[in-house]
Amino acid sequence: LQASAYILERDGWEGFNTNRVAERAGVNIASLYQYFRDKDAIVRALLQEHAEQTRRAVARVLDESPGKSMRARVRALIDATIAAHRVRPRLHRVLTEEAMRLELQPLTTDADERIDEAQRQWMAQASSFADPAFSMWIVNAGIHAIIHAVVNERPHDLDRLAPELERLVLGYVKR
Amino acid sequence: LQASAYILERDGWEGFNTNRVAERAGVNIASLYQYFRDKDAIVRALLQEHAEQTRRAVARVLDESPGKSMRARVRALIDATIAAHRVRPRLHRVLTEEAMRLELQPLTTDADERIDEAQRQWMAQASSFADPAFSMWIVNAGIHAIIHAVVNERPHDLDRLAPELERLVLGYVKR
Amino acid sequence: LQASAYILERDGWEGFNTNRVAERAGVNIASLYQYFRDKDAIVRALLQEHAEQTRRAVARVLDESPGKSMRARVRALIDATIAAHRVRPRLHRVLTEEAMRLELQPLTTDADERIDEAQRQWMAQASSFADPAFSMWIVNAGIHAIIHAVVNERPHDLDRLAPELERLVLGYVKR
Amino acid sequence: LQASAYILERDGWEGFNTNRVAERAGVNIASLYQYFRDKDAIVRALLQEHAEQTRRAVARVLDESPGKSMRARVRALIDATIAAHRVRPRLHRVLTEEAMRLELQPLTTDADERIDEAQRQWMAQASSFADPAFSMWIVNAGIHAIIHAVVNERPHDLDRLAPELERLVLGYVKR
DNA sequence: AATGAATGAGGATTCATTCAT
DNA sequence: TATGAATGAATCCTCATTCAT
Repeated sequence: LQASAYILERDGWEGFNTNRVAERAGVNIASLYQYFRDKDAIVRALLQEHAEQTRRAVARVLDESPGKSMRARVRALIDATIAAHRVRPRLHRVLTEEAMRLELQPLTTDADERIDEAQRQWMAQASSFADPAFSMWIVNAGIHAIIHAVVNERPHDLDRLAPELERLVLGYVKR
Repeated sequence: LQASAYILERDGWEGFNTNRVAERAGVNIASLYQYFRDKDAIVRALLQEHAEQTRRAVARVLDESPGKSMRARVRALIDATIAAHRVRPRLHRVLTEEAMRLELQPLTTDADERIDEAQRQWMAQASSFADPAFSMWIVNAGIHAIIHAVVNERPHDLDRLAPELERLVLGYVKR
Repeated sequence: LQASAYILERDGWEGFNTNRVAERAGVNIASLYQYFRDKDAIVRALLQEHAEQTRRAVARVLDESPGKSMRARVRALIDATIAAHRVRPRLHRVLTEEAMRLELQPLTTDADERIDEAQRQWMAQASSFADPAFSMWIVNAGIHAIIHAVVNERPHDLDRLAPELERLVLGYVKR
Repeated sequence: LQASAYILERDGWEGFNTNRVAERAGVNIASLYQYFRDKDAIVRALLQEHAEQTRRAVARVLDESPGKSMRARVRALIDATIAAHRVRPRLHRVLTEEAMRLELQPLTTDADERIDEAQRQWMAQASSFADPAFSMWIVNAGIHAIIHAVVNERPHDLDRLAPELERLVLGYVKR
């Protein structure tokens, strides 16, 4: 998986092939196929790992801010998400794209549920939405998507993105 | 180009290869290479065409609403964009991804400039932004990205997306 | 033919293709095929032209030196040949190689005959050879081949080649 | 490599393609590419092998004739070279041409050095040359080139070539 | 559990040549 | 005499995957 992440980051999806991964990992290609049914299985594993990390990061933010204002919690969430996209941006992007291609259902887990619940509470409490769950999804998707877009197309603007996202989210939530 | 769009839509980027395109177009593969230097040239042409269409659609909306309220104009823009993504959603998505891969500069043209100008005016007039151009970019990118996400992951929710996007944009623009 | 020579010189045999020639000549590929049966026909024409030029150059030298010493005549011939290889060395080489491939018989003509005759006289007069014609062929082939080798592998040594060739030829002819 | 040599000899460079080689070798084309990076790598390997053989043959002659007269040594060298060109003349020629195309440096090795040294001694001892190394190069290149020319254009004369080459070389070396 | 070696099935691109007009 | 447009047939190379050991 380390080798896979490395190759995926360095060469993108185009340059990602099983032989390269095996070579980088220092194992025989056949060994690789003993642990992963096929190429996509590798990506799925990577995706799972990645989702897990993101989930943990978000949960941490949520846990740390039970008493704070909504504004502070939103900001903390945004900062955490941006921070997560600073580490290996290309890997991040490629994985996101492939997640789409693999039509992976969102891999919902217990942790996810807790996060969802917390967020749903925000939404419900903050303002009247036709469908809080949908609105929440939009907020999450929007934050992620905008961060991705900035990372890919205007990386140098990543530093001043947080306040804008905060304004976007708060403006949406407030009546 | 028609054949290319067809293949790209039906089979995605993975299944998009020059032989298939030529076969679908009913011409010899070599003929295809007489009009397009290489595989990417086809995608670039498609992208240009697509960008042109989008541009025209947006310009039309802008031209039609000079006297209207900002709210109406925002809504018209959102509706137009969603409508544009209804026609061939998969093609749309694949092209967007490949645009990223090809690192295509935004293909700015005169038409683009006019749109940008109009939007910049909105932003400047509507509220105080640190950098109106950046905020505008965020709004555009956000709208597009959220629409894409909905198309891909919750297509059935596309019908109720417009009001939410409107609320998101207006909330951001309003102080 | 000019275009052909140009391409052959610039791109070598590998890069020499009929489409390129036609493009360089500014005519349609089909027109090219109206004057040359096929690709090889172009090379054959070029080869003929080239042989003709060489022949003329050698004949000129021979004509100019009827009264001179053999040594002077040998030297003049060598100088002329080296000079001929200075003009378009790469074209020269490629043509020679292809002549071999096309298994072209030496294109003997009247002019050739006269040259041969003159050279045969030298040989016969200069020394006793088992087969003067063969020896003459060896001398010619040797001069050409060595010049080619120098042009290709040690071009900067071309300037000091003449005396060595002279010594080689005279040493061979003298008993 | 055997298959490659076979194809190269039978079909010349024009007819030499990786599929044919793989087919002849009885392996899958992909296997071939596991051992050779690309087409040229095959030729390079062949060339190296060939150079090695030639080197060994020449070294053997040199080793065997330490006490003999220069004339005998020259003759032995010539005979060895001609013999080397009798075995697979076409392969020989094609390889030589491609060596030129690949702009391969002369693949100098220790063995080479020893041969060079021996020859340089001959030259230096035999006669006064402006540049013994250059003269030696000329002699070698000339012998090879003339043999090639005879092989290609007058193969039946190969049998009576040795005495003429001997005369050529000795005449050149002797003052 | 590991690996050396192999391979089927593509897939992008090129080029000599033709033909209707 | 010229040309626009087409094309059959290669040709180099890649990659996911398998299998005997």
